Amino acid sequence: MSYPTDELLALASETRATILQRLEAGPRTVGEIAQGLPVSRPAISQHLRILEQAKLVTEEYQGTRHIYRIDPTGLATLRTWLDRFWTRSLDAFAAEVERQNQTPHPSHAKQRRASRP
Amino acid sequence: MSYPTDELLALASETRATILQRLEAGPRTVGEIAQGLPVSRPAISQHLRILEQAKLVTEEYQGTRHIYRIDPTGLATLRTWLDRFWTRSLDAFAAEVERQNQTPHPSHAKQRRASRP
DNA sequence: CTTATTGGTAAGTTTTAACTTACCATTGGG
DNA sequence: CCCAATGGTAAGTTAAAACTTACCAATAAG
Repeated sequence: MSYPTDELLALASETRATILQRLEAGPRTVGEIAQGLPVSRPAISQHLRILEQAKLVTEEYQGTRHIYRIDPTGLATLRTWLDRFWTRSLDAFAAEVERQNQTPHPSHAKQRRASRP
Repeated sequence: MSYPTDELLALASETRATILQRLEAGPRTVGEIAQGLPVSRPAISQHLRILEQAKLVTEEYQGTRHIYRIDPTGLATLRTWLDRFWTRSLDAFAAEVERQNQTPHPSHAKQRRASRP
């Protein structure tokens, strides 16, 4: 699977996190979402576009209102990718522990750059 | 749980994705990681700092070499959060489907702004 | 038809992230 | 001690994201 750039980028924003949080309570119009947030409504529209492209929300038109709701699709993509990444990482981690056990460990410290006058 | 901003931001970068991909094959020094990548070594150092702060990699000092490896901690944080978010979203989604079934649906279209002359 | 409501888009600005060059600290080896 | 190797940090630049104001299109309601 390719790297889920769109989904990760969409989620890596406090403002969009807040938007999603509001949508967890149910479908909302743009005005309702923007209500009380510290950014302008056009900004919200732009964030919604990004969330929509990442398939994290869907848009429905009811007359002049645009209703947004959470779309599980993007989350599913992310979950699948994260699970695979998780598995591969744990494998790599375990393999390294294995390698470590076959050689005497050199005992590490972690400090540096304490330049004294 | 608080929103995993650090982890998401750290992962939402092609360059850092490449770095992690290299580390999946096992521990690497900074030089090895930077080898062949289209950005300078200092840039890699900066990316590694971000990955480290997100607990996605660990750093170990062996003399003048700095060895980096994947750290499952950040991934675990992300997994936990994503699972909860997933559950809540599915719940919200299901609740909405339920609500939808109790009222006659108004049949939606999705197109707009096709202004003709 | 006229007017109000709702919200998308354009264009420009500001803020933040990514990257570069220059430099220096630490370690290892002669 | 001297020099090479390794890589972190500072300061500045470039590129990208986030946000603003201004404007307009579509629908609803009178």
